[in-house]
Amino acid sequence: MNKTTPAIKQDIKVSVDAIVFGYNQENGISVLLIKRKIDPFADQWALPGGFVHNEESLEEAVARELKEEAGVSINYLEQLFTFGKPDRDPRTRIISVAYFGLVKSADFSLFASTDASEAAWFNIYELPPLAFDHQEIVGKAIARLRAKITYEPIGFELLDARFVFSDLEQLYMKLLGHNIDRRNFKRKVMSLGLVIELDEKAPSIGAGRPGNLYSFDYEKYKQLKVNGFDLNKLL
Amino acid sequence: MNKTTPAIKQDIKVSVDAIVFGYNQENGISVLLIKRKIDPFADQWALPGGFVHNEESLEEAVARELKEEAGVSINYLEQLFTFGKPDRDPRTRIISVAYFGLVKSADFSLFASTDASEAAWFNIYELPPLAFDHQEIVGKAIARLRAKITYEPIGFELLDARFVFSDLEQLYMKLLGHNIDRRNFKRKVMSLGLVIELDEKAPSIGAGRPGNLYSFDYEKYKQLKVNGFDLNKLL
DNA sequence: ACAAAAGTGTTGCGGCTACACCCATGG
DNA sequence: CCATGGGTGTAGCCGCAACACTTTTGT
Repeated sequence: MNKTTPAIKQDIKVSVDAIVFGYNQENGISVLLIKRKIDPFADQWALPGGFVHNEESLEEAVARELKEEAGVSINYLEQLFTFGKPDRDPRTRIISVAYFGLVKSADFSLFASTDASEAAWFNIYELPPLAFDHQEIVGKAIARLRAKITYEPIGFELLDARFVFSDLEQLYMKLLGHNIDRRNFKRKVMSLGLVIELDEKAPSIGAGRPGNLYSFDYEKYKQLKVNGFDLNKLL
Repeated sequence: MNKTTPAIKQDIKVSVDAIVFGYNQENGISVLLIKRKIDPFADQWALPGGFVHNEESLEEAVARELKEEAGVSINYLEQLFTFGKPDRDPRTRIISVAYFGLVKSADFSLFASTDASEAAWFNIYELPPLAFDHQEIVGKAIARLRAKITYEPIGFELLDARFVFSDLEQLYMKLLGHNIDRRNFKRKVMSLGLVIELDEKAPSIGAGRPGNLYSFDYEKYKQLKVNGFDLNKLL
């Protein structure tokens, strides 16, 4: 915002990019990418995104692009960072507002099985070369995810509405890259009061005792958020 | 970033805004504001900022505007958030990338005493009405400052190169809004190893024993940052 | 000598880590 | 009946919060 109008005409375009994470047991933590069809970087993988329309908000733009390009609908979205180096796009100056999104495991699994050929999920530890500065953007998003999961219950956004405790455990371990004690982890999570135990058992697959099903308590989460709460490090 | 060029022409401008905090004993924690000269919101207080030039990075734009509008040079700067609601500016669509900056106490005090009439510092607890959505932006910046001070040593960026321990203490108390134990606070801060005690005493003002001077160890900070370090909550 | 501010040390409680045992299911 | 994974309990250590005394200066 300025007090004077700029002397020279501004020639900058605004786009949004989405870094969407999904998770399931087989594929681990994954990012949604699309294959570019035109130059520059034709046939390379890139983040879904596109130019912001004149009348829509940034969040609307992200949601629209995700639907158009990948048919995905998101259940958690927050702004990540704005990338604005003058030469980040070889064509012209483009400033991109990057958003960080999460999809439920059910949606992710559904989509992962189809081969829409244009869009695909990649495990965060096995990413292909990316167009533009998208490598850097994804790196920042992963760092955010890793940090955020230790102080906000976003892990639940990646699971199904009803989940087995070991799923949550594994998600944390895969993301943080080290083992965590099963029992201490459960005690900590339960002590937050955000997870409720259901009166239902998971179907048993193979050996071992079937676990209970749990679900995330959104109501309680909202309450706690208002009063301001500190999650202890979940390690 | 999109695979297709947008059908309709994009008509959005990009600006940067700066939320710069300063601190000294008398005035407390303050924000730098400028008085607008033209409509809309003529004669109202607003954040320093302005349109991004075609060839400069976002950070360069912030630095330039701060120099032009207030003659201030910053010693810490990070991106805060991007505000992009379609109607946040009554004239036309403007997306603003907000930056969060800190100035040293010495620079702040120097500037606070002059009355440049255009730019002025306001205590964060006594802000005037602000133009546009700048109230919201400042709110977000204060929240960030308050949160960040508990896990990163940005408090030092607001003090002089050499400072008395009670200054740091008071800064924290003023920002967090509650008392903290002098002795525990000092022990925690010193245990981080980021503060070194100098062989110099502060001049004594009025009653009481004069304190030692301390300084922030940037070298050690960089080292720790590389290895990844967790600051305990400083309460 | 007294007030005011800075420096330093100690103790006790709570929370976290590390660990072991029991339970339910499939093969 | 054995392997595999889920559920629960406990002891000991460490860290942090709460707190008191001494030191140095001005008046």
